[in-house]
Amino acid sequence: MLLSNLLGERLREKPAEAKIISQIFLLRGGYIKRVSNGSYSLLLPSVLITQKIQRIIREEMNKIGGQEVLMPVVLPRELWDESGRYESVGAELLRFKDRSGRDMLLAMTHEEGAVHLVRDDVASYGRFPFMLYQFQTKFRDEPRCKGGLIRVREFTMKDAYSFHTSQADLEEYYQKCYAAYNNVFRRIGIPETVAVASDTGMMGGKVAHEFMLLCDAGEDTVCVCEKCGSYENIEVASSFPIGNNSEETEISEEYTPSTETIDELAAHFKIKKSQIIKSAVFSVESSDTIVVVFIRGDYEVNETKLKKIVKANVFPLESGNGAVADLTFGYIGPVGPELKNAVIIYDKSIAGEKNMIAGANKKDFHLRGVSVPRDLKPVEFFDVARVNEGDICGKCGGKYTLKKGIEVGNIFQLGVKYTAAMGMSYLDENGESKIPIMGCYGIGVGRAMASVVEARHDDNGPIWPFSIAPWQAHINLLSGGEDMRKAAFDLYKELSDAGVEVILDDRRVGAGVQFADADLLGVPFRVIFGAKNFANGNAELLSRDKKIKETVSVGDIKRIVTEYVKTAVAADRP
RNA sequence: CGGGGUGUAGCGCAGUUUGGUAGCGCACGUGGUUUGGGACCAUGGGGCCGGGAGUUCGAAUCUCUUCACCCCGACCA
Repeated sequence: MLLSNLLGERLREKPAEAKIISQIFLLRGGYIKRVSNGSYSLLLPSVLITQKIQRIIREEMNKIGGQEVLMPVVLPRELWDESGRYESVGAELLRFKDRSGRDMLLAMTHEEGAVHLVRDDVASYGRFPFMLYQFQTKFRDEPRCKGGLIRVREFTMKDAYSFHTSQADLEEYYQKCYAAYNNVFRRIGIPETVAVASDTGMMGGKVAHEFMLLCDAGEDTVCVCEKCGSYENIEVASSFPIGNNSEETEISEEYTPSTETIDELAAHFKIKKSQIIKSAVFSVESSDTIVVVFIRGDYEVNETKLKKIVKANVFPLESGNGAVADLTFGYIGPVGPELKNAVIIYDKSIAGEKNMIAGANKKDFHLRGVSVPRDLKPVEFFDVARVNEGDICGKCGGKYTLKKGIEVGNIFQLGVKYTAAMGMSYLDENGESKIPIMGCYGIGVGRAMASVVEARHDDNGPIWPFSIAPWQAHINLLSGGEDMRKAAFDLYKELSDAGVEVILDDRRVGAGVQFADADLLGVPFRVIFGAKNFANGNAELLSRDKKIKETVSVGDIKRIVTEYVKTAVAADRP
């Protein structure tokens, strides 16, 4: 490739819309161009990088017995009616009509498609297990896209679906896929990616892991326990709150005007937030019921956990937000007049607490000295609290730290949710009809590329790992005589003929421009033809990470670069 | 969907308060001087100032409306 022909301008300044490292460098380096909110065109460097990422994923999927297929992006409503997801999935599923008025959708995932593809053919247990996968465009009408390729509406995803005759077989395969994913992330240059126990969300099923690259640009929060080495998405993590160990005291009512927030209340009584029992009120989707959660003042409600307990979608309610009778917002408490029409949930953070402050269910009044064991009727405690930094790990007693992470992949044990709903079955050894058990496994290709930038860059641009770099060698041809220009073009041709992927900066521009652009393109090996070195028969060899910097004879360059490349290629092949 | 902010050349921005014919830097064309970390001189091209409606002799500027984007929340495999 000649740089003078490469489409996509490299920018000196960061575009105003760019906020995070990968977005800034991908835009500045001419990798991507925004078309509309959450959709980007990819230019050649991105295409080359994602092709290499796909090649690595393909190799790892094939190694665990996957077979590649390709399903349509546009699916008919009927297929998603079979699973029930046409109704259950929200506005992120883009629905539309074709010319004859038939309901269609843009598939955001392909469980239905996968079951449809195989359900008529695989009628015998002897055909199991198997896995199919594809690289395909996904469209999700996200309410809020951000971060360049980190969160987009249209993207390429590797999605895989496995089918099994037993839970044990699924679990064994799940482990294989888990290992394959670790291989993928190691090979594309983000070996620090960790598997995080996660919620299953709209996918259904029980066991799931997200593969997270821990970095500040991430949108997910991960609870990390250094002691037992566990990683959990904060959506599912549980901790043991540290109790206040207060002495039991008399209960008394106190006039507390203008203390509707926890901060105001803590200031009024000159106490810590953990000595307060606060309430959080939620409405329940398609129901008149409201849910009141009593939780310690230093905790927030984890809505994912709450949804599982009430088995429905919940939305936070605030005063003035809908007329809720019998509730004195800001002064709701667990003791005293009973709350009507409400489901009460007690979080385990208040279990055993004594001498607590709580609302008196009366405007401008709070109770002092509330003792949970003494003053509350025997109640069941649930776990609906969001873990706080420094909490005690629910498994080993270590301390949690909270980190941000980018979800680059995920794996789910789906069970029979789709196969049962869509009527897939096979005959087992005894001739009995059985329902196959499924797993599914996804990797966002563009997000993976952006994640590598987050993890591998310096102030000047991405430092692509050799395995996915758009080119293997970058030749800088600085200003000089025509003989030097010829030597650079000769090297370009010789390296290309030797199978090295090489880009030559043939533009007659200043050295600074060439170097800045080379850094933005992030190619691992660079050969610099400059007049002074060339006068002595030399050129400079420089690696993008600056670890290699040597002056070599022009006659030796081809051999040296080819050796470096050969070594790097060998290192990439496991 | 709520709260806040911004829309002026491919990119980054000034001009808006106080209405008077569209500016700067980078990028781009041409000529010349430079040449190892985003050079310099000269000269040139490129804008219905997000869209629509209004006020006015006159609107980038004032009013109304609409759209897009950014941030914070809500939502999210």
